[in-house]
Amino acid sequence: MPVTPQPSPEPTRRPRKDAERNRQRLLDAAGELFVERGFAVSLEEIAARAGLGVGTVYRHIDDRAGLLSELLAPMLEEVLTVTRQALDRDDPGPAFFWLLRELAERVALNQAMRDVLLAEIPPEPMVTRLRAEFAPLGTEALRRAQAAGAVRDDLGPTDLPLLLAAVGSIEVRFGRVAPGTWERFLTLLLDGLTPSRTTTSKLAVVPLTDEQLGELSSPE
Amino acid sequence: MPVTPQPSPEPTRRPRKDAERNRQRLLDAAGELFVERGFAVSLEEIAARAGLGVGTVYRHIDDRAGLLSELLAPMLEEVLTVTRQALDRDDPGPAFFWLLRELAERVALNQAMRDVLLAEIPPEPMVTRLRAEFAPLGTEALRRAQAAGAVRDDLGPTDLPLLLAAVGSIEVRFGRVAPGTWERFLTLLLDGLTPSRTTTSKLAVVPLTDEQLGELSSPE
DNA sequence: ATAAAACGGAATTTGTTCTTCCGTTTCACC
DNA sequence: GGTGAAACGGAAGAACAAATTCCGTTTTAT
Repeated sequence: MPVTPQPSPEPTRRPRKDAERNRQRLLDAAGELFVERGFAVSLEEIAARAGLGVGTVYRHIDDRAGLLSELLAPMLEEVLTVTRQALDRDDPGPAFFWLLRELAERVALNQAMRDVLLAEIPPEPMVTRLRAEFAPLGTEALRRAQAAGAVRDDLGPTDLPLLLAAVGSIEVRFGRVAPGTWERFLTLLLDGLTPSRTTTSKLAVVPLTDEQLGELSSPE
Repeated sequence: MPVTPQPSPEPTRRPRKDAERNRQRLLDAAGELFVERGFAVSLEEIAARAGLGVGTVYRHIDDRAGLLSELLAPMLEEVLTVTRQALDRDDPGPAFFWLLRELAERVALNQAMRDVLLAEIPPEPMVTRLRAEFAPLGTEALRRAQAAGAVRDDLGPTDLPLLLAAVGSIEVRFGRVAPGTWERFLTLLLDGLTPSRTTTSKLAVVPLTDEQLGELSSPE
């Protein structure tokens, strides 16, 4: 009997070089577009950005949903990572505000993240898992900050998605015209509108100009 | 020459009774649906709510856009009215916060208003007019509140739409599950998250429960 | 009772995106 | 540099959704 060089139990041949390269381009393009424009981008647009035809896209994925869940996992994992980092710190007050900023920034700069937060997305097990894992961590971070007297006592753990959703929505509306506005808004939110706060934060971002406000009317 | 009973220059006959009634039903239904669900509701749904066929709807309006602009005017007028009321008061600080609440409430409870604020709407001259007329009034209300020391000095007039958009977005996301959450959020926004504020406001609305948060995953 | 006006809703049009299909091109190996 | 399998491109088809039109039927006013 002739010896087969590799009697590998799985007859999985390694993919052709071009196929591998194109698969990577596809994932890169989809990732970029999801961040920029959210999960609603069409496969045609993704294919175009990747420099491929739509047919080729379907050679690499099962369907739209497959692509989505493939890219979702790493994005959501990051949320848990920063949250754990906040819990590792031993200055609960500042750690909590740092966490809020980290999360707010991700939500503000990533349309896909907003889609998840705002549920503009078909139900995904990955998302459910994130919620389940995040909840106790976020709750604990808040609890410690309150114990340290850094955060008002009547803030609840379920307010966190509220705050993040608000910050995210600001960037949806105003980001195109004045990127970074989310940060101004976040500061207002943390500080409140009334003067002579005990916190030190100055508004780091300037208000929109009237011209910018006017630009908001036009569609594209 | 025979005398015509009414030689009215415009040969406009008065409409039939049923036509007049149906026109009113149509406008009512459209108004309700716009408030509940925004301008994106289909004409079919409007017709159904009015108890009419779609064909009949087209007998009363030119097209979708015509219906929209017909209903837009009174809604926007109201914004100017409350703003002027705020300016009529002689307690600039409270007046400003009162105005914010009035506007926030309208935005929070009216999806059509949010569509206008968030520009989810084809460009309408009516909207442009509103912006132009509101801007100086809002600016003045803010300026006086700042002069009275009630509002931080670095808040700008263009922050007002920002705050309203944020409040509105909260109700979009959380309103179905926990109506009224917008008010809790508004208080946070006015107050800030840190404790021992000089303002008196307590959070009047309870936080979402975990169950409510869970419900947000499901589509309908 | 009759004719004009109005009505209902099926059918048509328009627009968009997902997905499949198949003729053409590229790659890996000889 | 030839050959077959694998991969590719993009046109065509399927699915969906909402806007608008059309025309046979019903209602109103006289």
